[in-house]
This record gives sequence, C-alpha cells and structure tokens, in this order.
Amino acid sequence: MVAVIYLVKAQGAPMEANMRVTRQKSAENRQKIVETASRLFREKGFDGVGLDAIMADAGLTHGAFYRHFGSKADLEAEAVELGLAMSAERVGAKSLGEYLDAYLSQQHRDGVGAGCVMAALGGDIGRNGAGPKRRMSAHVRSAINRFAGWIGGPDAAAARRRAIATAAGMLGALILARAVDDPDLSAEILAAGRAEFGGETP
Amino acid sequence: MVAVIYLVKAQGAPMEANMRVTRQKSAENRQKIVETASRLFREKGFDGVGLDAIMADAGLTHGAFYRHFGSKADLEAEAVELGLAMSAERVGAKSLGEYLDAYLSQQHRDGVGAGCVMAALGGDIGRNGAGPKRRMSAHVRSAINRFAGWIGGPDAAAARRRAIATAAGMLGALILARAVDDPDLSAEILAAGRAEFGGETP
DNA sequence: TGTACATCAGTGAACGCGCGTTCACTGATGTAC
DNA sequence: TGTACATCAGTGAACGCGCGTTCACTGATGTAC
Repeated sequence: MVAVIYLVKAQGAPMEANMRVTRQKSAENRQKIVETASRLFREKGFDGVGLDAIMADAGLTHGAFYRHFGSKADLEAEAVELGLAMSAERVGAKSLGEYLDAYLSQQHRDGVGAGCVMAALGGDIGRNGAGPKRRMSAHVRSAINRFAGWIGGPDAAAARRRAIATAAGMLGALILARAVDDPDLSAEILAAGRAEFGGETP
Repeated sequence: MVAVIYLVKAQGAPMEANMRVTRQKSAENRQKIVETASRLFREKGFDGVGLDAIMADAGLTHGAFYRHFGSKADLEAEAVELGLAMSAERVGAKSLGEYLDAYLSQQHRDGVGAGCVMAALGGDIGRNGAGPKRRMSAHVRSAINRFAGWIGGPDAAAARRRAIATAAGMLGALILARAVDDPDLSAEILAAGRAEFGGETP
C-alpha cells in the first residue's frame, strides 16, 4: 500500500541529477549559509528574511537547510556570532579617532549588511532569545574596555565613563544617520559624531 | 481657480449630508486600537505583534479592524505618529539636563511601550515604508533644534554639533542599556550618559 | 411622538499565502575489504 | 588497486500553522416621515 503511494509520487515528480557533494564542499556550503544569513539579517531583520531566500542566495535549495542547522533560531545565533567576530577582527584601528572615522563613515552607514551588528539588529536581539543577548552584552563590555584603554589618562573611572559615552554616541549617530531621509542631514550627523567624540578628521 | 473652489467646498462642508455621523464609541475604539498598537509595536516590533493580539488587547475582535484601517501598514504609520506626538508633548523639560535625566532614567529604560519611538522601532522603521521614515526624520530634526536651543552659546554651529552628538549619545545609551544583560552595567551606562552629556558641569 | 427603515461598527468563520519544518528519495562520496 | 556497499548532503514536494485580509451576517443606533 505505502509502496504504491511512493511509486505514484516518484512518477509525478521526476528528479534531476546533481546530488551529494564532498565533505569540504559541504563545509563551504555551511559557511556560505551563515555568511549570507548574517548579511541578510542585518539588512532586513530576522523576520524580514525567510530560509528560502537565504538558501537561494547561498546557491542551495531550502530543504538542505536542516542538514546544517537545527532551526532558524540556531542560524540567527550563528549569524550574530559571525557578525560580531568579523567586526571585532576587522578592528585594525590603532586609536579611537581612527576607529571612529571608520565607524561613522558613509561606507559603514550604507553597508548595513557588513556593518555593526548592534546597530543593525540591536532591537531584534533585545526581543529575542537570551543566547544572542548574552553574547551581545559581552561584545559591548569588550568595546567599552577597548575604548577606555585608548582614552587612557590618570583617572580610570573618568576614562571608562567617557568610553561608555563614546560607544553610545557612535551607535546612536550611526542609527540616526541611517534613519534620516535627507542625505545632507545624514552626513551632518556623521560629521558631528566624528567631531564631538574625538575623530581625527572632523 | 479650480483649486480655490475645492478649497471652499472642503472648508464649508465639515459635515456633509452623505457623511455618516461620528459615533462616540466607535471613535473611542479607534483611538484605543492606535494606543494599544503603539505600545505593543514598541514592545515587540511590527512583526512581533499580530492584528489579533492588538484587537484583543483593545477589547475587540480582529474582524472589526478593517472598519477603521485599510491595512496593518496604515496602523503602523498611525501608531508611530501617536508615539512621536506623545513623546513630543510629554517634553515638559526646561533644560537639557532635566530632559536627559528623564530620558536616561531606569523608568524609561524599562518602559519600552511608552518610551522613545526611535529607540524602540528605529530599525523597523528604517526597513519599512517611506512614510514613517519621513515623519521620523522631521522628529529628529526638531529634537536637534530643541537641543541646540537649550545648549545655546555664541557659536551656533558648535551648539548644533553638540546637539547632534547629544541626541545620538542619548539614543545610543538607551539602546545599549536595554540590550545589555547585566543590570549593573545597564545602570552604569545610563549614569555615564547622564554625566557625559549633561553639559559642561555634570 | 412613535414607527419603519437604513446604516454600519462589530462578530466570527473562512480564505489564502508565506514560511518554518518535515520527509521520501537520489546518487556521488567515502569506506570496507 | 578495484569492487561493493553504506553514508548523507542535497532535492523538491508537502505539511501545518500563523496571520493579514475578506465576507456574510447581526443588531443596535441614527434617520426619515
């Protein structure tokens, strides 16, 4: 009985070739999925992109998704992780001013998919699971410490306060610059942020 | 000429014979829907709340929704509008420091549903329609102007730069304080924002 | 003032689509011998 | 080294649920006479 049903299904849906890949290729595919998701989530939000679109963008069909991840939430967590790792790794800045200039640049403002995870997904993460939220907290903490080290000075408490204010100002300025319609106002916000928070080229 | 005629007609006929009489209860229900939506959207995001939940919270069934609004997007726009209007109206602050203390208070941090629309829905609005985005731009502009007026001083350009940085810093500090897990760190972020953005003598 | 009718906000079922998830099946890869 | 078999990443159809939207219907409200 069941065999008959399967037979009918198979007849009605002729399949095409091109199947199993090497383990290396599979690992590459998995990495591609996470990278694609990390970009698309930042651009459109967690709820703004479906697994269908992610898998298609990665060059696969949606069915293969569950060979790599247990759920969409798992992918979200990995995508956030990758975004944070890349942003931390990308920091080749030697000073606060250098970092500030990169963070409040027009390239970063326009490159949401490759930019700051906090600015792009902060709201979504706050409403979602505790896992990404805890990871994000650690990221904020390390950013504050890095900034405080750059700021330096005799008063450590004052440097830390200033570091926190600088981190907040950078984040807020980027979000404002992205939220505003007028390109002139947007550029003005970026410039004001660079100038007021210690950038080197105001 | 034609435009004048239309204008006169519109002004002279606030209640035409064909227009239905506004019923008190219906108007109250509509207002209740917008208020509920404005709160729930801020708490859970546009995609985090369904019309079902909004209507139920407002004490109605979901079917009645389309007697008042054309679509969910329309309600989103009105909910943003109401949130911005209330936040602007609520500003009874006489100085930047007074406003800053209210904005970076623990009450505001914990009261997302009644708080700053930009902090709660900035990301969603940026990805959505142009209508709310334009409205948000005007709001940002007026906030900058208000801050610049409070800051004052002989150098108008410097005051404006400082106003922009203050607006960005307040927004970023609130978002960071909400995103962080550790209550102590969260309180520290709020305190640092109040101290650093409070003016020349914090 | 009362009666008959029209209006329309609200109800609850139903529809349709999107999307996360599952599943039977494929066939080249990787392994055992 | 070659052969047979087992594995499993990928495919595409299908499922199920949620949610935005539609609709026939209700009955109280407002209006006409």
